[in-house]
Formats: sequence, C-alpha cells, structure tokens
Amino acid sequence: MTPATRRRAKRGQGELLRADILAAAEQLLIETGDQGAVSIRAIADAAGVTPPSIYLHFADKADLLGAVCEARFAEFSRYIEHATEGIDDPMEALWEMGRAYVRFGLENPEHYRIMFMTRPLAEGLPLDKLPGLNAFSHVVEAVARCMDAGAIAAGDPFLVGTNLWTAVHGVTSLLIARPDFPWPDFDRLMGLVLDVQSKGLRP
Amino acid sequence: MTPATRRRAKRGQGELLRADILAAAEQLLIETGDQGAVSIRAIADAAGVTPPSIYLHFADKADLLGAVCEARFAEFSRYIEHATEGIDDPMEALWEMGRAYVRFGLENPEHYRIMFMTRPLAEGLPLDKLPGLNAFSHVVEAVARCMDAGAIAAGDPFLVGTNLWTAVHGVTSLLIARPDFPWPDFDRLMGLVLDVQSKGLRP
DNA sequence: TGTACATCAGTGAACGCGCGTTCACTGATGTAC
DNA sequence: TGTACATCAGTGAACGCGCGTTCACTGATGTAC
Repeated sequence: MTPATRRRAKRGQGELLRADILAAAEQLLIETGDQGAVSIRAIADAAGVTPPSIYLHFADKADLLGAVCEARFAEFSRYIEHATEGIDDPMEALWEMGRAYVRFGLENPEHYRIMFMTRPLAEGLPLDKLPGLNAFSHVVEAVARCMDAGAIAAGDPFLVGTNLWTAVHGVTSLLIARPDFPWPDFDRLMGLVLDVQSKGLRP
Repeated sequence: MTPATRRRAKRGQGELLRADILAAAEQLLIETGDQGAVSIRAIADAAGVTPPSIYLHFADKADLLGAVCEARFAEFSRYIEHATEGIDDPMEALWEMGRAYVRFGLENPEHYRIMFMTRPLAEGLPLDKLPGLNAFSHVVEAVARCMDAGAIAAGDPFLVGTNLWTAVHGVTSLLIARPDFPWPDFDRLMGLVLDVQSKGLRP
C-alpha cells in the first residue's frame, strides 16, 4: 500500500494503522529474513506511511518489536495447541507437539530467531510475563499426563519438559543457524531425536 | 593500550598489530556481551589505534570477524580435544565431550553466539572449509568407537553424531538465549539430557 | 441546511549519531653509498 | 661515520549512509449551533 493509495483512518479508527504496522513488520521479517533489515523506516515504508506516524501507535522501536514478538508467541502457542487437538494418546500427543514445534520453527525461521535465538527484546520481565511460558506449561502438562499413563518414567514433569524443549530447540535452531552443514535427511534425524527421547524417558 | 603508549611496529613487524586487533575484538565481544557493540571503531579504540589502520591488516569488517570466528573455532576444537585426553572408555569420552561442549558455550556465551546461533558470517563456503566441521568429525569418530565397543546401537555414526550435537546445542543455546527462564538446576538438567541420550542410544 | 470550529491521524523536514570505508599524509625505521 | 633516500606502519580528516526520533505543521473528519 503506497502513501498515494492509503486513506487516512477515520476518527477513532487509528487502531487500524497499528495493525497494519504490525503486519508490515512481520512481513518484512519474513521476506528479508533479516532482523537487521527491520528498521522503523523500512516498516513505515512497507505500511505505506511516514516514519513519524509509527510513534502515534508505539512508544518506540522496542515497543513495536515487543508487540511483534508477543503476537508471534501467541500464534506459536495456537499452532502447537492446534496440532495436538483430538489426539487422545498422551504419548502420541507429546510427540506431535515436538514435531509441530520444529515444523513451526522451520516454517518461520526469522520469527523463531527473535523468539528463541536472540537476546530477549525486553530484559528482566517478571516470571509470569515471560512470553512463551504459557505455551511451555502445555508441554509440562502433556508430560505429566504421560507419566500418569505410565508411558514416561515418573519424575519431575517440569524437568522432563525442559529436557524435551532443549531437544526440539536443538534441532530447530541448528537447522536455522547452520543451513550449510551437510545435514542428514531431515526425517531420519527427527525420527532419531524423538526415538532417543522415547527410549530414554521410558519407565 | 592507548594511542599515547602504543609504539608503532618496527619494519616487518606489522603482524603484531594484527594479533592485537584480533585480541581486542575478542575481548570486546566478551566484555560487552554484544555482537552489535563490536564495530571497527570500537575495536580500533580498544587496540589503541585509529580505525583506518585496521585496513592495513584486514580487507574489511567481514574479513576481521571471519578471522575472529576462525580463531574461536580453533580454540573450541582444542578445548573439546583437551577435555577428552586420556579417557580410554569410549562412552565416557563421548559424554565428557558433551559436557565440555556445553561448558565451553556457557563460559564463552558471546563466542558461542557467533559460532552457532547467528547467521554465518560468510555464506556458501565450500564444505571442507565449514568452520567447526573438523571438531565435528571428532564427535563422529567417538560415536563410531562407541558403536565398535557395543556401547551404542550400531548405525550411522554421522547421523547419531548429529543427533548428539543437536542435544548439547539445545541446552547450551537455550541457556544463553533465555537466561530469564526459570531453569531447573543445571546439573540435574544436564544429567537428564545425557541420561536420555545414553538410554536412548543403547543397543 | 449551512457554517465556524475542534479534533487528531498523518506529514515533511530536520536533528544528531555512529557506522564502514577512503585518501592524501606523516614520520620513524632501515638501507645504500 | 654521515647523509640522502626508500619504505611502509599508522594518522587525521572527511565521505556518504541509514538509523531512531522530534517538532511544528496540514488538512480531512466530525460536531455545535
């Protein structure tokens, strides 16, 4: 949308531009695949607006990127939940969560980067506001169900959940960060990673 | 070393400054803990020299950072090798490699970042020049020895080595990227991660 | 219905900054005679 | 031993650039009377 075609929002409709700015920022992140390319100016350009108008909707750049991040965590969370919907077997649900995690990361590498591979945009958040902690609690619950069902050795679900997180994050982030590595076939690798977890966590 | 105290290198000793520049860049990376803070100007400052003199020793910024990266991979490789020196049991050697890997990463988080968490500084390198591939081949050999000794189920050592790499990278990089997460005790987590691999890979 | 006015979403121009890099130069070091 | 010269490690000043942010403004939209 160029400045020529964009119509200025009607009174009380200012929020519309806010959404457009967020969308433009996310789109930029995906298209350029480079966090460094996401500048206030570039975002304004992509939204068909001038840079100062961004400040009508966000306090500063960190605020904007924080909002992008939040939106992404929400989508991530939804994606994982959706993937396991309707799966009754707790073990199968847990593995499907793992597969969905990796899939989301590989499909949205730049968003995965800002969520889990770079310094947090805002440091020192209170624990209950840590983005993604909500999604993580689903993992812990799934682990607890597996333990209850006797599919995973009894133990601390939080500890085991963290271990699973590091496992899927390891695959996802290395594939994103080191695409030039002579990777083995993805399905074989992912199969082995989940297989090792499955055998390793068995009672 | 300030400009006032530094003495200009004697004829044919130009390489001395090259080493100082590299050291200054590495030091900056460690001290600031921020890749973005490592600018040509900051490095020159830290080395007690003016920015243009850096171009007497490096073609451009990418060349300099590439050299830093290379030096770090070499040290990383040495660190891992040193950690497993004199360990005869192949399984124990493999686990010690894993522990050393994570330890190195946590002790040098910013260097770990540029090695394994950010976009490669130089893209499209020929396979045999991929930095770190040398270190990785030690892992594959160690896995092969474990297979020969019957401590790990027979299979493709490269595939299993890659799996192990993703496991240790997962722990290391998440701890670095998300320090605010309410991590369980490190030793318990690391113990579980290695334990899962151990059980999961058993014949 | 018509007009004067208030509102406020968005603009255009400019700020100061730090960046990577270049260029003509300086002046200590070493060499030839 | 003394002097003129070549070498070359490092300098000082400047370049153009894109950045985040600010400020006084414009002008369409809606409202009061």
